[in-house]
Amino acid sequence: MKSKGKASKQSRRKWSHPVPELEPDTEPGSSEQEGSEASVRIGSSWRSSLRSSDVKWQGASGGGRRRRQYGSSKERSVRRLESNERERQRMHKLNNAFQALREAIPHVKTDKKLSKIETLTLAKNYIKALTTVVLDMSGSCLTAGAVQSDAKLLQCYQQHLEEEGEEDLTQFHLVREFTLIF
DNA sequence: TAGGCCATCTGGTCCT
DNA sequence: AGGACCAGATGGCCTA
Repeated sequence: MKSKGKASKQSRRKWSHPVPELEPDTEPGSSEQEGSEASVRIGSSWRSSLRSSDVKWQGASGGGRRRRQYGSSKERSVRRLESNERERQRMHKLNNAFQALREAIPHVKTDKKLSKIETLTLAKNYIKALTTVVLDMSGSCLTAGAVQSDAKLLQCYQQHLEEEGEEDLTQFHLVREFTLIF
């Protein structure tokens, strides 16, 4: 096992540390950065494309400081913490999905777990290989050169499995395909 | 030490 | 209106 695991994860910056400083002056168009509506500060970055129709702003009219309405400072802090928590949960779900994907795709087992980009790349190759296998096996019911819908493909694949009544053939082809691809 | 990978924060935008 | 989604920034950990 690699050491880059729980220990390091737990030592990461904890989200439970004090309520983040929500300095009003760091909001879009604030004085900290001379942000215009076309150049807006987000967190520590800048992003363009503000749609003024979607955002309620208050403050000086006709240019000057404008501030989004979020209620009191305490209310903003609570909202931010709630959003952070939701975002963490969302990312955790995403990571769980990545883990499930890692376990679903065959790859050379190593101590090092697949990175996200590796996982996606392997998954893409896996799908390609499976598609090839299905097309190979479906030769009897697919006309060569014809454009087949996914539904048709699946139907033929299922039909094939029912007729053959075995999965060993699939496994065999899979192994063969991956031997070729990787 | 540089670079890769990752978790988290953040605020704009989209969607219901 | 509020939650989900997205992407940039930041900083920590690990490896070569």
